[in-house]
Amino acid sequence: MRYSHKLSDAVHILAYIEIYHEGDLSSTAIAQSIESNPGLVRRLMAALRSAGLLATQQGTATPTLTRAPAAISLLDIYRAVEPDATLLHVDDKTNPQCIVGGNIQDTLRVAYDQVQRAAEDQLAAITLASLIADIWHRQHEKERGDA
Amino acid sequence: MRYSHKLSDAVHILAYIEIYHEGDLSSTAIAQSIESNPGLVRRLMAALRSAGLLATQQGTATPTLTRAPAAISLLDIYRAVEPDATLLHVDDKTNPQCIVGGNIQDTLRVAYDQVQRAAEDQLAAITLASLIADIWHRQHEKERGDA
DNA sequence: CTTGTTGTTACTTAAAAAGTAACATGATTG
DNA sequence: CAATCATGTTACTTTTTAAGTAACAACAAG
Repeated sequence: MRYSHKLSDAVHILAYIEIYHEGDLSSTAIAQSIESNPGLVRRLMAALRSAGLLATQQGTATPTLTRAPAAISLLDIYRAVEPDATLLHVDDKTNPQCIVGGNIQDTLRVAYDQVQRAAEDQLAAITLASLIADIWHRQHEKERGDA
Repeated sequence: MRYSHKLSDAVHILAYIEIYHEGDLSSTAIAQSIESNPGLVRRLMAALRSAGLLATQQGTATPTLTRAPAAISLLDIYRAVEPDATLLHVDDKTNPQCIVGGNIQDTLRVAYDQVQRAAEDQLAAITLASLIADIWHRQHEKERGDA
């Protein structure tokens, strides 16, 4: 609610579809896992579909990934669901008559682009496959701990 | 939520104080350069002061940097003005009964931390001095172009 | 045909940032 | 000292974006 959880929820959806691919993949079932509502799930799935990451069929709860999880990066998902994919934002209303106000926008844009690139490089290095593997790893550790 | 310009405005303030250190450094003058209002400027200056980056004296418009611009990084400023300095946010309301919902929070936290570190390394590599130099550079190019 | 699901859109609510205003406190100057 | 101006601080309003909610058409399957 406060900050955007769209990336987190989108990863959740994709991981859910992979892990429960034999089970109920309805937006209602996924929404229960996210503790959210089916409308939000369907909206995120629409964004993932537009980005070419997900295939769906209207009327049936049969979503499938279009690529192997190892070929889907966090950056792919991030760009799919965040319309404004920039992490830092320049104040685009500064006084052009002032030495600072007249130049700082371009100055900061270059600086922020460098930060953005560093973050995106890291996002690109993390695959959905590695996230799913980590989820399984944590799950197995829990089950071992319970025994 | 609106996008935050606090980092951009805070850099603006510090650059302004350096570049116009002989001129009018009142919050009103700075606010005109940002095309904002004195209250916002004073609030950001309070955050910069709390972070030890800025020294001010109540009643007088005489703010000064506590360190050389080369010793102040974008990361320093970012942490000073952004109370929640995290760029990506985990959805902390997921169903613990589900394999995905019960583990994805920790999984994503690790992944997001890696992205955060990459971004912060880049923020730390950019100094206020280099930003000010770039502002001057652009200003001089403009003046050359006008002649 | 009936039921259930997706796809889509409109609307409402919530949260964070920016804008605004007011005022106490401190400094400066005539 | 009094007037003026600046900062420091706080409360409140407005704006913006995401999440929550609801409704319904289109499609699939029994």
